[in-house]
Amino acid sequence: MSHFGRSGPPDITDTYSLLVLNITFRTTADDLFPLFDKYGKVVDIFIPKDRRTGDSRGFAFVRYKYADEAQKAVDRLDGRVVDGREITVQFAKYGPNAERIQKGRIIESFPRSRSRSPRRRHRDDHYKDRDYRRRSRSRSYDRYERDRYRGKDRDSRRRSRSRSASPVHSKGRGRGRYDDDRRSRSRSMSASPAQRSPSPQKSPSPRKTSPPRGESPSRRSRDGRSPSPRSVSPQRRPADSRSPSS
DNA sequence: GTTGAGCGTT
Repeated sequence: MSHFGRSGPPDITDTYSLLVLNITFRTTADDLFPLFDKYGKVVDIFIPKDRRTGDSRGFAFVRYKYADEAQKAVDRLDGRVVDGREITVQFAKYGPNAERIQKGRIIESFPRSRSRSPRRRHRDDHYKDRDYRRRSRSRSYDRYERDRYRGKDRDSRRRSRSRSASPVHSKGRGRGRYDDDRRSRSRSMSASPAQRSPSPQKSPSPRKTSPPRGESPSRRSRDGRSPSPRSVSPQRRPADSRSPSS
């Protein structure tokens, strides 16, 4: 059992934070503790987890008491295979409070001292937004399934090196692509201009035109706040305005 | 159930 993260940050001022990436989603602090502790004195280990599911995010933070030990751990554990996955160990770049860190050591403990941005604080959903953003990125495990059916455990080894395969598909061209795109559009414009709106009767509904008005059929007056229709437009009278006085 | 670039909690 690990008591890391149970009592929050112990003391990061005198500890060096190491960032461990590429770890499996099942790897826990207990699994990393013996590994990192062997190379130095680990003060604390923290693994960010999801607020809703509670699963590991795939990376962990290991705090060392000395920089030399941390450096050694990075050099020795960086690239090590843990739980069948190659982990990436490196010094943390940012602190828990978005502080600047150098070599894992926090150098700036108050970068916001300059002048707090009067910008809106958004609300307390800033952390939620972040989580949602991360969660949205990964959701395609089709490759895993395909590999599973294709090369049960034969090509599986090859997938280990798929860390930096080719994240960029073909966006580097840019110019050529743009030129092509532009030409394509130009031709489309003068070649087949009639295809702009070939389907005006998209909705063959005999009904009257459905204006995208914000009309919500569901009555929001559920709690009894203002069930009276008068609150809809107490001072404005569309009916009256609509009908000409003359 | 899965996933895979990244930077953290009481």
